[in-house]
Amino acid sequence: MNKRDAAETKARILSAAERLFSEVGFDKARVDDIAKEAGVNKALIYYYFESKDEILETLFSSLVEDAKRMLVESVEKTSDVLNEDNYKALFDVYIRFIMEKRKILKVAIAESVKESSSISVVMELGNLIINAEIESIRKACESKGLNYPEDKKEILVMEFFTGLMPFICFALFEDQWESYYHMSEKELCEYFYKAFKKTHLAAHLPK
Amino acid sequence: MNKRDAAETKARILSAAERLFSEVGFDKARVDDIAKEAGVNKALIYYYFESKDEILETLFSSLVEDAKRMLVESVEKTSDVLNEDNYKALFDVYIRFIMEKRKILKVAIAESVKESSSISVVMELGNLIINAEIESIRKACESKGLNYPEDKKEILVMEFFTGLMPFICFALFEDQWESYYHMSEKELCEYFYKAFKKTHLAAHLPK
Amino acid sequence: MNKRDAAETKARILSAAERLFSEVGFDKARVDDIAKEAGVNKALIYYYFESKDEILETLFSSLVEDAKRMLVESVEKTSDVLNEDNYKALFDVYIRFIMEKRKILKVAIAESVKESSSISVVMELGNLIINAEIESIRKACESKGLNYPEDKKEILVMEFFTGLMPFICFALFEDQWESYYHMSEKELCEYFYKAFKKTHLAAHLPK
Amino acid sequence: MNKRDAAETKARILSAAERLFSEVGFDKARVDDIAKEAGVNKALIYYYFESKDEILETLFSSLVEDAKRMLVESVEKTSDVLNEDNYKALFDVYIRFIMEKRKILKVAIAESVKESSSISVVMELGNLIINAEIESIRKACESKGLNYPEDKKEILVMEFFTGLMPFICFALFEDQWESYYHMSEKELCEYFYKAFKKTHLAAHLPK
DNA sequence: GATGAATGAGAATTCATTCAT
DNA sequence: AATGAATGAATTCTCATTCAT
Repeated sequence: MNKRDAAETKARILSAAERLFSEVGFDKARVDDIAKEAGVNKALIYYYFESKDEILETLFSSLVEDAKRMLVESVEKTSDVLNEDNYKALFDVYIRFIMEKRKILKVAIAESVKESSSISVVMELGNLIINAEIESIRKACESKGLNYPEDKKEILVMEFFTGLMPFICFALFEDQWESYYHMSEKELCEYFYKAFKKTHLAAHLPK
Repeated sequence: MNKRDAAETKARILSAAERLFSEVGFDKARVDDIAKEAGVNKALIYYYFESKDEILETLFSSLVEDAKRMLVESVEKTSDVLNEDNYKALFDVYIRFIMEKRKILKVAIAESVKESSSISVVMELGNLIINAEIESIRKACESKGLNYPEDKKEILVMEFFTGLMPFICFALFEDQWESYYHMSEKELCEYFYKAFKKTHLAAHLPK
Repeated sequence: MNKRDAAETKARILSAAERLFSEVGFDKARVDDIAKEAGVNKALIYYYFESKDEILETLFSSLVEDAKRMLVESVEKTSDVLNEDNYKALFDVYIRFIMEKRKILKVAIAESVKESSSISVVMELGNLIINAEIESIRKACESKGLNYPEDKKEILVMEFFTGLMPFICFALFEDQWESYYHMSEKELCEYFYKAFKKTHLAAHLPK
Repeated sequence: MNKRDAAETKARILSAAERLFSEVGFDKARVDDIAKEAGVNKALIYYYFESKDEILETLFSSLVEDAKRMLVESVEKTSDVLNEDNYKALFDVYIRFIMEKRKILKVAIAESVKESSSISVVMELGNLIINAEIESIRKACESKGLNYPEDKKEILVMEFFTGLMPFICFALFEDQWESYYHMSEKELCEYFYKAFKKTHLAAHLPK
């Protein structure tokens, strides 16, 4: 087999692992089942990865890398985030990213919440995103001649807990909401945008 | 030993379990370690509980019961939530509750996020809290002669994702924030209130 | 079950392990088989021992402890080792000890020979025995007015390689000798005593 | 690649295997590591050898062949072994051989000691060597008009346990002695010769 | 000859749970 | 109520060996 196949096999393993981890949790997911789902021999998993932990680390690394890429791209595209149309476009980019990554995000949250995990992925990822966000807003303010808010910590807290977290929680619970409140993804997403605009976005926009 | 001791033993087991579950996660927590932490014989745990799962269920039930009690009490005490001073008092009650329950909340989130968990505690708890909240606001609106918003679903979504979730995430990540951004709990909490007021609360208050 | 049974169970495990280790070697011996041989559940082995390694360490410790006990007793009993009758008695004690311990000695040799084993049991045991032996001889010399040999290192080397090692090798290969050269244990043992007397003992006895 | 390289590759594999077997024992040595140490692909090992066992058998065969060659040569060179100078020369030949082969000898001992090994290499090798030795002595006796000892078994036992075994044990434990008793190889070797002369050799020499 | 990928059959260790007292 | 001992079913990881190229 050539490198092409090897990479594909590795990807299949990662994808199966991601699915299982998000379904039953990292600890309950069995390597045996990952192998079955990926259609490979169990030992082959250990040929590509040191341990079950390393699979998770690889998935987390990809998540962070993809987030970085997404942020760079979205910063390039967006000019003035404080304009509502632009913000909606950005919102869509974020929602798409977060929904695409929902599986691994669930695992990331579940693992990050454990007190034993030193530097959690969620903190790393969060830091990345809120700083990019803050930067965008700062630029938008400057270009408009508005003076950008003062206290760095205040804005960090606001971005993280009332900006990022609702997003992430949307990805986390969207499917349960669908069945619990009988709403479609589209409907939910629209309501979520409304809510987000009224709360977080409103706090940013000049009154 | 008498019933007093029995109840206390059971409580010790629950408390040890809660601690361990939140530290390493439900699946990684070993019954052996719970016994050690609680200072009881492992078999005794099975005298009081059917299984490890039942311990978790008991903890989750307590959480829900305590939330109900807290909600009833806070509803009784608070008259007009749309007044900022009153809201601050309510905010404090919520923060206190959520911080007191942070350990089991971490476990609840981690478990609820798994796609295999049918009706997650978080949805149950969330439903409870946002409905109480909505009720409070409705009453406040009525007493002020303001007409209460229209769409039930819209308000549910807003309360859940931009009201409750930031709170819960605060409980989840407060400790990691402390060490990551070098802030004290008090400082963080103050910033969080500011952010919450500017976003979620602002959306409720009449302009 | 009471402590009596627990100790007996542990002993059964150790005995089964000793048998298997000596038969197929430590590495090839399976914990499954130890359990089967001992008539206990495999998990019970891990209730009493941390790991397969710990079983071996326990066996080695017992070997060393038993050797110490044997040496103390034999020193007490024997007065003048340089008298042939006394020496024969001592020889018998040694032979009996070494034959009784042949199983674990085989394992000890096999493990000690590995370059990865830091301080091998064989060196530890050897040091113990040759020092006891040297002490006996020194005392016998003194009581006879003979002056005891000079160079400590010289005597250490002689005791270890031409005294102890033939003994240990006797325990190691006695059974293979029986079938290879068609000799009974008794016959072999007699020849061995003759050989030992002519070589090692002769070197000690005054000409 | 040509035959020269093939032979060299095979030799590299054998040498790496010998090193690893002696370091961690045959069972713990992994084919993967042999490949790494030899700088070849793992599958290539199976091109040259049927199995891991066959590698060991090849090493053991070489040991026996080399022993035979060494014995033939030393018999040719040595005339009268009962003369001390000649004996010292022979001793040096043996010591050199045994030290050169120490790695594989360690493996041989470890494997031979297992009760499951039918005809152990050590017995085979031992038989070879002690018979050559006995033959030398017999010739020396005859040439001197001394009558050679009667009982074949007696002399076999003596040669094996008090002649060969100390030698082999010297190869086995020399390095551990160096570090345990802080002696150099040269020093140890000299003491060993003294001890050997006083015990085994003395038994052969006419009084 | 040589290699990266793949596999089957283990093997040690774990762990929730139960039993006997 | 309480405990030490015991168990069955996993579960992660290993490793000699083979395959396809």
